[in-house]
Amino acid sequence: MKKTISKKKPASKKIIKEKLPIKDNSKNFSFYEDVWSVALQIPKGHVTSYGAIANYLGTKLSARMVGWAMNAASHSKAKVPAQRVVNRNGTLSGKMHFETPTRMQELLEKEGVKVEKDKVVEFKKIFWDPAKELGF
DNA sequence: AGTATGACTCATT
DNA sequence: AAATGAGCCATAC
Repeated sequence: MKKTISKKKPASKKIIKEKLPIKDNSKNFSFYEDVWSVALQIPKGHVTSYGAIANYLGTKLSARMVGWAMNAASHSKAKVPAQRVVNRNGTLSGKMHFETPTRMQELLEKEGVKVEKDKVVEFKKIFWDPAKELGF
């Protein structure tokens, strides 16, 4: 994947990449792309949280940016499985940003993830921590 | 260049 | 246990 960001892409003024284990990627990848890269690696049927991704990127205190990146991803051509990214509670906090509020849940259930009342069932069980799984 | 906002999270009340 | 404040940092205006 190569800069699908099109015209306006954030100039990486921040050097969070230094902390990234995946420097080869970070070299030319922006913060968003870093987030997407992680999101794309989430195994099917598993989910992770904004904070986990943020933590992996070294900015765990700013999980907001991850969500922001997801928002940008939706607008981008990159197909990021944003449905696999939920908040720390396992709640589909971002469902309202999908095409339809129910789309996120449907996508998850289609992948074998049970969702109930906007929350991932057994969230802890299928939780996928990038910092852990990717060998931080 | 300063202010406001957000698909978050944590600590305190 | 629910509500509130604060921290975080990139974007938009």
